[in-house]
Amino acid sequence: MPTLKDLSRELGLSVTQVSRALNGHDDVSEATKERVAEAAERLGYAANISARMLKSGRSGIVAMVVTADEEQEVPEVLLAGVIGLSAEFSRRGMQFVLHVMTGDDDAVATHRKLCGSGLIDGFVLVNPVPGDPRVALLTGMNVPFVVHGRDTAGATYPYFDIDNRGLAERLAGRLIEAGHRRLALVDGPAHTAFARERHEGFLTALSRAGIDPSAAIILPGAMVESRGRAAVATLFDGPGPHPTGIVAGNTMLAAGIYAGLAERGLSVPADVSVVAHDDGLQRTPADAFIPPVTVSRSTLGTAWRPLADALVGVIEGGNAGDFQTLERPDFIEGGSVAGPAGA
Amino acid sequence: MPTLKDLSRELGLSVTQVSRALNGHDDVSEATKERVAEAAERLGYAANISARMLKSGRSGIVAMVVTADEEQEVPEVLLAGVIGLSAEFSRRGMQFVLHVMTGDDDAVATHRKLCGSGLIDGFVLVNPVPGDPRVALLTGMNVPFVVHGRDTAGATYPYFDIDNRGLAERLAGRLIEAGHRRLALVDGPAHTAFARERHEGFLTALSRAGIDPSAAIILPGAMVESRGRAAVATLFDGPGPHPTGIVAGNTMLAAGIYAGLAERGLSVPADVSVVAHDDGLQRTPADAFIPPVTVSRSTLGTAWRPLADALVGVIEGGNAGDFQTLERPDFIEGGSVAGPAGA
DNA sequence: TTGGCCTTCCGAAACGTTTCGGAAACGTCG
DNA sequence: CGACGTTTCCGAAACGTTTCGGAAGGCCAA
Repeated sequence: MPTLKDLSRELGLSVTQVSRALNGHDDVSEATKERVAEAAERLGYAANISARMLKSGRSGIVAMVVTADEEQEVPEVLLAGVIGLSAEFSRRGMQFVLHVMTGDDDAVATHRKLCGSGLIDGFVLVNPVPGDPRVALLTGMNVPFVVHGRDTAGATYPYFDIDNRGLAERLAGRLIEAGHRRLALVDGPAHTAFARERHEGFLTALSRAGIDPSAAIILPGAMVESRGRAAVATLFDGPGPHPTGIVAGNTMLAAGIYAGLAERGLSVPADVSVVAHDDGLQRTPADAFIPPVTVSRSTLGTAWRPLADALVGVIEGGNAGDFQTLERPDFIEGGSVAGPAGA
Repeated sequence: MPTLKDLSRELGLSVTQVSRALNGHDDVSEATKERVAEAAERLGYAANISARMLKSGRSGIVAMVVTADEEQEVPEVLLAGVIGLSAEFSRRGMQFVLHVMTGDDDAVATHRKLCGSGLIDGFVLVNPVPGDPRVALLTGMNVPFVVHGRDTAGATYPYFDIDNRGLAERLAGRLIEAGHRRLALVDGPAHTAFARERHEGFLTALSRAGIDPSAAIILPGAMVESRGRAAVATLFDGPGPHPTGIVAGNTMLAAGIYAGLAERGLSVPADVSVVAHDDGLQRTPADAFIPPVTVSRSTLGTAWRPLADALVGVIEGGNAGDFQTLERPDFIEGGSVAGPAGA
């Protein structure tokens, strides 16, 4: 509760000099700096954040905005992010704030309002969509931000992303090199940037192998187990020809696909081969599958530190281009791929 | 980015009057209030929080502190709380901050540090333990706080809790009135206040029925499905006599117990009766059980509003005693209780 | 007219910090 | 001896808000 004024009275110095001593300016003698530091410690002085912020414009608070509905279906993912980011920022003496939007207001308005309060030094953006309006807003307002993912491959802002295009190409390629020609991609919502990237990588693998892309089936949607099961119904309950290889967007989808295939008496990999991307987080690890599913893996948990580094860097005036990380997933062979049944 | 000064220039009013209009003071005409509100909306005005705080001592920010490890095992519960509280506070124009503690520092030090910066108006405490040190700290520093739960039945601070003692007594009583004499309680961690309360209520029901409490088995621990299954192993795999009725602390535990019983060829309720408390949140609703499990239910989601009301009330100088809510759960009969097998 | 009471408004001070511009004190050099 | 540089310090202004005390103007009663 003591203020700079209390300290200056105690020390017989001016408020100015005490402030400069505490902030390590160079026109304060070493002796004075030590005296001030000692007194501050003794009296339990802590700078009043709001006063500092009012003058200097920095609060030491960064925020992430999510919608209540959207996030609740896969709570682990959001929570892992909140925990990871919170820990990273508090390690740097900063505060990480999660702001949950209430029903009726939109993301742009919410960000604008939070910026206006002057409280937030920067933002973490998640789930970017192509041409994301939040990116435009924050860029326009010149407010620092960092994105988990990218809204487009040519992003000029700081981000941490994985090579979605490459991993989809590689997963599809793995099936193709095993001899499969009829493939399906079961992945995330069509409007998200990462699903689009994967979609394109998937198609690239097909066209490189000379496979007609129109023969491939793309099923975008929520990335939960029940939809994996539903996808199997879509793929196999109609008239043939049915796909012989499936690329799943994460291991939850893969689990649903395994279950759906089992219900129909189809076995992996004898009847259908399955590969997936593994974000290393879900309750369903790739090697718990029977047989273990072949995956590309990049652990979600590695993202938080570079994201925090990037945001801090930009807040301190760094160059956006210096904080772009693109991670290439590991490829881990399981036992879920074999040649197509008819071969 | 516009300030009060900008607004006042735009409107031809004084800064004073604009401030008072926005804050709803009563010496501003209705017409002026409307004009000011319209202009604020139009220019995208948002009060600078640090300036407000510097003057008024209030930041409009409340915080909740959790540990990274402890909370990750049941992410839905924490996330539901964060989302619920966040929505409630932002509806009141306040910010809700989740602070995740990093490995090595303890809860008391963390709260103290957050208080010292002057940034936090008040705290939400969760998972209280008997004689909770956070309560002592915040009471001593005279910092407003509100507790989800209570650390003891005679709590004098603001809280929202459910009648844990009563619901345990009622659940056990339901089994006893069906004729059961050998009961088990499978509930939360022994150090938590709520589990202690339930434990005592459970014993009360027993002793009222003249049952020797030492014949009852209490299994405290994590409230997840796998432990429900493990509890069944503990209860039934040894030599008899085995319990004929089980009280489960939540529906996740009950699900594990159902599964464990099924594995052993024991059926509910023919061989073993099961009752549970239902917090209305889990992925496993009581009526999805076969047979539906008899529960006491109080939905977790109803807590956030009274908690937010209470914290705001206390911050604004209200009386702690006016913000104590004790909710009595509903009792919902299912099909999981019958007479004991031998009767 | 005077005095008083509303209603509605405003100027100025204050919150605690940072920072700009300058000013003492002191030594050095022409 | 005076001019000048360094080092170390300080006063005062500013950030944007809230609030205290007061002041216009209108109205009514005496």
